[in-house]
Amino acid sequence: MPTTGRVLDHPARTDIRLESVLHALSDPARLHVVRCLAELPPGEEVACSAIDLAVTKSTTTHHFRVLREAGLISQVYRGTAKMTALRRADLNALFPGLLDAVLTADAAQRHRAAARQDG
Amino acid sequence: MPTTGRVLDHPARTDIRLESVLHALSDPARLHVVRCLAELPPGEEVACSAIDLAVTKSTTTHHFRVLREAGLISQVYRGTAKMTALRRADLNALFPGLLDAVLTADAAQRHRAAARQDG
DNA sequence: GCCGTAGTACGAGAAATGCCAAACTACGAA
DNA sequence: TTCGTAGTTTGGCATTTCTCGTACTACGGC
Repeated sequence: MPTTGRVLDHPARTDIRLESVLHALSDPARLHVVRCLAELPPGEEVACSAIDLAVTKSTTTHHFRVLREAGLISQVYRGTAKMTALRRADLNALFPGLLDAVLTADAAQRHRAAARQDG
Repeated sequence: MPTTGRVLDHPARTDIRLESVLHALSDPARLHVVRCLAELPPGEEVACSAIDLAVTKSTTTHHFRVLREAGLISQVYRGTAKMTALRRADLNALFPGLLDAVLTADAAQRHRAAARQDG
C-alpha cells in the first residue's frame, strides 16, 4: 500500500524539545499510545484505529497530533488509514535513554497497580 | 536551624504518579528548579529564593507547589526560609533511571542550544 | 458513480495552567 | 516590640488543554 498525496508536518529532529516531549507523555491517553507503539517491532506502523483510546475519534485525532507535533511519532497516510510509528531513532539520538526510562517507569507503575489489585 | 511548626503535605512514595512527574517536569521553570537541585550534593537543601526564576514570588510559590505535590521535591520550613530538596531516593526507587535520563536530556539540549549560539 | 470506512475540521464548553498584584502571615534580629 | 525578609493566599485575567458533537474530506471497493 503506497502513501497518498496528503502530507503531515513533522518537526525535524533538531526541533524536538524536551519540554514538549515530557508534556506529550504526561497525558495518560498519549502515554498509552506510546506504550502500544513501543511494544511493536521497531519501525512497525499501526493505524490510529488499532489503538483503543476510550474517547471519540476527534479526541483521538487531537492526541495523535500532540504526539506528532512534539516529535514522538511519525505518521503517513496509506489508503484511508493513517499509519503511526514511534520516532525511536530520533528520540534516542537526542535524549539517550529517556524513552526507555519512561517506558520502564510506566511498566513499573502498572506492575505495582496490578499487585495492589490482586491483594 | 530547627524546623518550625508549619508543616507541608507531601505525597507518600507510593502515591507518586508518573504522569504527574512528567507534567511537573514539562514546564521550563520547574525543570530549571529540578536541574538546580540536582546539581547540589545529594540530600542538600536550598531556600526557594536561592533559585532565580524570573517570575514573581507568587508564581514561584505556585511552581514549587506543583513540584512538591507531584512528589519531585520535599520542603520544610526553617526559620523564615523554606528549604527544598530533590526526592532522589523516592524517584529512583519508583522510576529507576528516569530522573537521570531527564537531566541528561536537558543537559544535552542545552549543550546543543549553546553550540548553535556560538555558531 | 456511489457507498462505507478512516480520519479531519470546526466550534464550543469546562477545566487547568501560568502569570501577576496586593494584602497577608511567620519568623529572626535589632 | 518593631522591623525586615521569606514566602503564602486570594483573586483575577489570558491562554491552553481536554473533551465532545456535527459536518466534512479522502480513499478503496463495488
